[in-house]
Amino acid sequence: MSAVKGARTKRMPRAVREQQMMDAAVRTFGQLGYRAASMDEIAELAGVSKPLVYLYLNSKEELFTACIRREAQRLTEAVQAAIQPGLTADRQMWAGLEAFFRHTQENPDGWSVLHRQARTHGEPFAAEVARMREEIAAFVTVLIGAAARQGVPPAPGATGSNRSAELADRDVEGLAQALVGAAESLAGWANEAGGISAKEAAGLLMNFAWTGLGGLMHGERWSPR
Amino acid sequence: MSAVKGARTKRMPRAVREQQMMDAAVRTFGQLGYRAASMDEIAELAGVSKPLVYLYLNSKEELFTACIRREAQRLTEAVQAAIQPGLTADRQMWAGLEAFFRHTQENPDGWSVLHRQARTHGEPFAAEVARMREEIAAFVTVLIGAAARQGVPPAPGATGSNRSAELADRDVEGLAQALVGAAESLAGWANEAGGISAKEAAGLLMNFAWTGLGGLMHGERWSPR
Amino acid sequence: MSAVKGARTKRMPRAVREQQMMDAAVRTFGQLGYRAASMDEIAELAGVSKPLVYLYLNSKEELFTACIRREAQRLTEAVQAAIQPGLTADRQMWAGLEAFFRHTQENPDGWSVLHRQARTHGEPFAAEVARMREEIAAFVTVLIGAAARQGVPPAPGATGSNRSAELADRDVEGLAQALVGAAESLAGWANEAGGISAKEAAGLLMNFAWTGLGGLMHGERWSPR
Amino acid sequence: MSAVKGARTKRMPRAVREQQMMDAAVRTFGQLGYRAASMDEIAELAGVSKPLVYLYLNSKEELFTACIRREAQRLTEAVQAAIQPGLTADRQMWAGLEAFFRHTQENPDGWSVLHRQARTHGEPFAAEVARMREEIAAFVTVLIGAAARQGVPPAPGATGSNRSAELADRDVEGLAQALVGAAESLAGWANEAGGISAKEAAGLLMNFAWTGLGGLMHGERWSPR
DNA sequence: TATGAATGAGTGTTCATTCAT
DNA sequence: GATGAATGAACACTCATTCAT
Repeated sequence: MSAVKGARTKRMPRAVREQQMMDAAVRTFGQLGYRAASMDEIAELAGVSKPLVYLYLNSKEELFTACIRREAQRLTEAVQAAIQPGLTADRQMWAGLEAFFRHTQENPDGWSVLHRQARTHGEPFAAEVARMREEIAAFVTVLIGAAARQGVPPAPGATGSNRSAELADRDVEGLAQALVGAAESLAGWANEAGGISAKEAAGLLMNFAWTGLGGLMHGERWSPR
Repeated sequence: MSAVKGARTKRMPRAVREQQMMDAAVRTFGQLGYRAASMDEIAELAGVSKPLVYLYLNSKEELFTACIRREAQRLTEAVQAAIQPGLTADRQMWAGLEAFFRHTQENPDGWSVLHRQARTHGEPFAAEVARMREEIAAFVTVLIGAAARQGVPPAPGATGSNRSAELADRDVEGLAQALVGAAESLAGWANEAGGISAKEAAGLLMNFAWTGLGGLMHGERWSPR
Repeated sequence: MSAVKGARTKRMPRAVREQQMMDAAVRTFGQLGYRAASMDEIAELAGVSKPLVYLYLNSKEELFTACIRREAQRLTEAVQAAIQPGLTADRQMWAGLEAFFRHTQENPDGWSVLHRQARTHGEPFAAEVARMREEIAAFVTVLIGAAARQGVPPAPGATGSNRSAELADRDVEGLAQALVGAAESLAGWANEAGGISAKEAAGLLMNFAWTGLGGLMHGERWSPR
Repeated sequence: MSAVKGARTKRMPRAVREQQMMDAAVRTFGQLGYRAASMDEIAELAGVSKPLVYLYLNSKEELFTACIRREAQRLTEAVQAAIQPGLTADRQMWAGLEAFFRHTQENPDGWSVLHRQARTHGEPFAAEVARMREEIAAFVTVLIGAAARQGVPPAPGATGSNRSAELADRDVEGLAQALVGAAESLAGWANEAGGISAKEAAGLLMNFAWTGLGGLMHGERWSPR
């Protein structure tokens, strides 16, 4: 971020250089994709010679994996840091979404690495992201459950019973999947074309999904009769 | 699909050969990605010599673009064919979703090309997919509007007015984006890990989104406070 | 041999080009060694672009193996062609040795590939040469046996019995090994420093070894004491 | 030999460090070959940092040369130490061979460096080994001469005259070459495949060569006719 | 209509070697 | 006496693309 193009600064401790390299790598991978990104380019952007990149990070694959891991951790940390345990479920979810949209907006290349590149280039990488996704999905699942117990939007004249209706595990998984997908899609759109703020995106998604989730918890179902 | 490996059949009319090549290309691009797929591989899978591929399709980029266009058209056609004009808005949306999930399930490589590969490899290709996405989003927007007029899930004690509330264009776009994202994510999950049918996926998504959409139309809003 | 440096002749049938490449490879490997030889160099010497070398011969390793095989076959063929079945054992051996020395003299690079390079660079290659060596050693063993039956240099007052004495298999192997080693060493010396003809080398080796072999067959032994 | 892997012991006198490095180098060169051995590997095996290797031994080439020299000296010393001046020529030769086979068996990496690697990698190195070879060959030549004067295996009914026949210098050189080659070949075989002891190998070679040599000294000749 | 023959330009990776401390 | 940090130059290998037939 500081040096747009390799201003070959000399003699840095290893840890620092490694971060510089990964910054350059995330940027390059994020914008060009795994295959199109060349180690030459990354090295130059990092202001280092190529052998040094290999000395520290061993191979393109390992470098990519390291990027994925770092960005995944940063993202989950950002989301989790935003959630304050004392709040109601809906407030928690909103806070999490807002942090998610904010973080992806501020780190578009990291987000591209996670969302687009990693999932596009074979098992080993996809698995790395899948872990993060599951972590988040699990968390969302918990929120949904909590919401149900706290009494979610009652939807007064609802056809279902008032007690939290049973939702098959599979369905919950699917819902989390849908929610995360919606958020991801929205993130991409908000950052590129939409030009809306993280807060707006979070509100939009809450409006879109929260009521439906609540309804489901109370046993409402849509069915093509 | 017919010939697993290039059974060099001779002298075919151009149109047929072209389709064979694109079949091979979609399969290869879908499974390996744009950069990892090699023209050699595609030509061999198509049962043709490489120069012929170039003769008909000019370059790797054009070939990829052609694949995207073909698959995008097939997908939108499948979705639109499923929608019968006479039905209510919710039935129409359900039918569209069902067709979407079915088609992506039956054409995983084509779906991979559209969803993963095309969007991962630079503007020219992403634009091609964006067109399709907009087409669908526009269509969804119309449905939402129609739903509002037909009186969507009234949510009886709703806080909003009964008249269809104004939704900013930007918001509608965002909603469509979220819906499509949710559907895409669900499609990936359904095909790979989830193992659920197209009908189930469509139902799940309707449950998830339809109430919320309806609520929005009637002016309900979730807001953090 | 014709073109000292890549006179890029155009459009040759594959078989011809392959031989050209292998000629260049044998020369380069023979003079520089496996590791020091670069594919660029080989390609240039062959008057071809590097990708073509890979297209036809797949990898440096396979190219090297192909060279070894070709040169091994040529050498054994040369030796075997020289041996006329009707002759006595000693004449046969002499003829074989003479052919061996002649061939190695005329193909120093091929000989270097077989004798030096192949055995120096790891199992897969050494095994290839070992096959040839065993073929020749087996052949030599047969000759020794035949010699014994035909009555080899009687060594008139020999201390051993007149019947062909038993030689343990292990010993015969060892003898063949020694003979082949002597021949190889002599070949190197004759070609480089010695400047003696193939005929002379063959005579020298017969003088050196034949009597001893004969003695052994009749049970003579040297023992320290 | 003491430390299998660089147990970075600190602050050693230069001479000791140098020997450690050369031990590591001989091992690495012997097993991997000159080109395949990397300075990194050698430094690590020696338990030293790479710059130190350069400080003491200047370059890969010089390091290799130093290894060759050291191993060559050790080998010739071992051989010469085994020979007791008072003995008959044949006993001397046997003792020398035995020492040769024993030493190579006990120092396979050093032997590999001398026999395989040095001769395979260009003039500068080969010359170093050639010197050792010549030293030994010269010594063998002397032995052969001595044997002639002492009256070697008379081969009682020999066709040649009883006086030591004239052998052209060139021939003697060639014979020594053959003998050394046979010994070398036998050494490789004995160590790897044959699994025979140094004593056995020496005996085998004496049986193989000594009679022939003796015959030659008395003017016996094999000639093709 | 269709292909065997051929290549320029680039990729990831490694290695011997040197500073600065 | 000893090392962590760094690189220029090369190497094996691949790919999209074209030419001549």
